[in-house]
Amino acid sequence: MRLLTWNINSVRLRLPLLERLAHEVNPDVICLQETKVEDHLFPKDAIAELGFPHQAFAGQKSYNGVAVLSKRPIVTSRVQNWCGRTDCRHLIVSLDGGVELHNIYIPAGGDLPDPEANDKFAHKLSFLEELAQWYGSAYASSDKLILVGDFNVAPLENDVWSHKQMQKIISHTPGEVLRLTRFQDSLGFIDAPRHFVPPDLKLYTWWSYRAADWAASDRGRRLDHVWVTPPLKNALAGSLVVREARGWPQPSDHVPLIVDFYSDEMFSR
DNA sequence: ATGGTGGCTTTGCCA
Repeated sequence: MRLLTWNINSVRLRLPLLERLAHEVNPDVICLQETKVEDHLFPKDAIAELGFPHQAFAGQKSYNGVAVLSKRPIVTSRVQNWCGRTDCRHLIVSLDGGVELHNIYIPAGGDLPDPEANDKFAHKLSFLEELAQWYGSAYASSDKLILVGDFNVAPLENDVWSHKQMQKIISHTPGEVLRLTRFQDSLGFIDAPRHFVPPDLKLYTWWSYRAADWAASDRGRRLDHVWVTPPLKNALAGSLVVREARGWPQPSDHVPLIVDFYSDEMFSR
């Protein structure tokens, strides 16, 4: 079972890239963030024609928005809200075999890493705290959960191009990393890509649009994640960052992140 | 130290 997560930064603008991705890497389930489209305008027919007839989506005009596109049936779906807002950042679907898939778009947090002066950063920190609290109380480590999405935090030293220079840059500040780690520890989630790529190697899923030459400077960050609970550890088969997608025409600033699962391990009850 | 780009629809907001 090939699972793919991608902050697509407008699903309507990048439908041709979604088609290319579907053909070139053949995922079974695609989780998108920043779809930036209200539900009545979601391109569901075009996406069904790409081979993903089973869909769940929750979007709003211009900002945010999450979607799950699947070749296999989606049993149930629901939206979760955080921080007293209804901003389309968290979609939960259940698949076969009691597996729940959570697609999350954590707030980016603005530029100034001071929650007193920057409401967007305060929102991000609260969001992370609410997630940690909720997962720890609403679920157990023995549940089969997969969490994916744009978490907007690069937790490890080699998840950024310069650990030293990124200390005061939102996405890699100690406060965010601490809260993300608490969230990860809430159910003992396993960081699936790092299960395959050791922590001394650089691993990125995002490169800024503002670089003159993103590939040459290679100042990336690992903002996109796939986590699984312990019962799914033995189902992990591999992981891949589709780096070349950053060089496609009219790219997203994020690239797709793939995790492959052994289906028999994943869906057995 | 600064400003750089992109998407959506504002002439600014968000990333």
